[in-house]
Amino acid sequence: MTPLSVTFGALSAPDAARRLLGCELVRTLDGTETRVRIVETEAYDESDAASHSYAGRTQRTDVMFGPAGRLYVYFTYGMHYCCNVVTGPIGTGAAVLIRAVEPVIGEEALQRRRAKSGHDLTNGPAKLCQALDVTKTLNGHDLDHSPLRLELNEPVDVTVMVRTTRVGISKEANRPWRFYMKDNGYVSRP
DNA sequence: TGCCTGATGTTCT
DNA sequence: GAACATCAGGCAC
Repeated sequence: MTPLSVTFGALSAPDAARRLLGCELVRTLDGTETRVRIVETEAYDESDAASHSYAGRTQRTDVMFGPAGRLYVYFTYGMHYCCNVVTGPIGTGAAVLIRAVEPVIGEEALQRRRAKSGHDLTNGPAKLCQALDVTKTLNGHDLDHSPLRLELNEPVDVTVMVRTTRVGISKEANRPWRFYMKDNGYVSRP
């Protein structure tokens, strides 16, 4: 198996965002394995005023500039976590925000954590972090290993993929760096 | 169904 | 001190 650091180290943020669609995250919760499929992503890099890395390397964004294939978790709005997959060569501040996932295995375990069901379970970046118990303790975690692993699937065909501008940001909002799976009920804003 | 707002901590200016 | 890659609940229509 090629390490994620090698695979994603060679990809720009938009390329990585496309590559991540259809891939699966494997999370062990209370001894139970849960598995979700990534259905919506957004790319950010240091040339991008909307990116945390735009202002340069800080204590907060240090992980973004580190090896690819790591998890960058940040806290926002006083109550939410969001998670990103670091991409690009070491020293470049690029990452892909995971905005939505769909449950594959262990949906009940996710529901217990969220007290929600159906598409509302994981159709938003903070929602999926809550469902998968992703917090700051996983910041910088290597996604090749437990307790949170990223498994690559075959790249998704462009015919089932939609490319749009990003949502929830004020700067560079016209950059078409958001990707999601067509006709998928778990996408946050189809 | 859709708009508005409160909750609430971290980061950077 | 303001901005923030958000969410959920309440209210008007």
